[in-house]
Amino acid sequence: MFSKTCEYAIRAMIFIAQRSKTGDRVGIKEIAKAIDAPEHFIAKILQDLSRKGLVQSLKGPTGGFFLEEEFSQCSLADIVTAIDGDKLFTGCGLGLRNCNEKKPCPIHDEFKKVREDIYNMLEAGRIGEFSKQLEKNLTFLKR
Amino acid sequence: MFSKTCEYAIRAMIFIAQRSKTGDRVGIKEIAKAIDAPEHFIAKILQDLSRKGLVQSLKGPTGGFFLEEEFSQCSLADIVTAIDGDKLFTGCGLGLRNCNEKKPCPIHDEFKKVREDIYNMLEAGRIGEFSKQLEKNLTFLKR
DNA sequence: ATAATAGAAGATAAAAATGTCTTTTATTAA
DNA sequence: TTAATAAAAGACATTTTTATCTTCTATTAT
Repeated sequence: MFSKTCEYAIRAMIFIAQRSKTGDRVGIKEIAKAIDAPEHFIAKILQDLSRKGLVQSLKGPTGGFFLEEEFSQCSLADIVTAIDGDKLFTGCGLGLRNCNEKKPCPIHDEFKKVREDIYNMLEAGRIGEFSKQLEKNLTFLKR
Repeated sequence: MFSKTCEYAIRAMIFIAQRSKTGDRVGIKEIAKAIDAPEHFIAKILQDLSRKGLVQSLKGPTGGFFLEEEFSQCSLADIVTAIDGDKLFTGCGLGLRNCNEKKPCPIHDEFKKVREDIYNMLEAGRIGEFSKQLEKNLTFLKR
C-alpha cells in the first residue's frame, strides 16, 4: 500500500509527536531505535519531511526533531502525499495513464470507491491522536 | 497499490477472457500489443499464472493463451493473491510484522476497515464481467 | 517427417527502492 | 572560544523490481 519509506515516516512522526508533548526534542538514534528502523535511512526521510515543513528540527546539543503544537494535527494523508505523492489517491488501479471517467479502465468505478475510502481514512487520521494511543501503551511502533 | 507485474496480469487476463469467448487463443505478441506491455515481461507473468492454473495455454501454431469457461469467473483477488501474495489483505499498514489485534499498530483499526473494503471489491470483481465491458468498448486496457 | 509457430525457461541487464557510510555544517553548553 | 553534539548532505552499496535477450521445447499444419 505504502512504500517502506512512507511506513517509516508515519511511524517516526507518531513517535516524535508523542515525545514532543513534553517539549522534548528527539535525536535520530533514539527515533531509529524506538521504531526499529535503519538510522541513516530514517534520517534522510526526516530531513525530507523537515524541508517540506511537516516536522521541525534543531541542530547541536539538545537538538533533535520535534513537532510544534500546530503540526501535531497533521494527517496521515499529509505524510503519504509528501513521501509517496498522490498516486494512491488519484492513480488508476491498473496503472493506466489515460484512465479517466470518460475513458475508464475496467475496474475504474470499483476502484474509485476504495480509493476514496482510503483517502478519507488517511485524512481523518491525525498524528496527534495516534500518539495519544501510543502514550497509553495501547499501540506499538516496533516491528 | 498493486505491483506493476500485478497490473499487467490483471489487464492481460481481462483481455484473454474477452478473446476466449469466441474460442480464440491469443499469442503473447497480440496480448502485449493490446495491453501495451513489454512482450517478454508479460510472457513471464502469464507463464506464472499458467503454472498456477489461472490461465490455460497451448504451444505451437494456433496455440496461445486462453481461459476455459469456468476460469472466466476468476476474481481480481485470485490474481492479486497469485502475483502479490496476501500482504495487501492481511499485512499491517505500517509494515509491522508483529502487529495484531492484541498488539496493534496505531492505525490498525482504521486500516482494517479499508483492507476489508479492498478485499471485498477484489473478490467481487470477476474477470468475465470486466471482459464484457471491454467488449462493448465501454472500458480500455491501454495506457 | 518437416518446417513454422508459439510458449517455457534461464541468463542477463536496467532501473528503482532501500540501506549504509563519511564528511560537512550548525548549534549550544561549558 | 572551544569542544561536543546532532542534523544535513552527498557518495556509495545492496536489494528488489522491472524489463530484455537468447535458447530450448512442444505442437500442429502441411
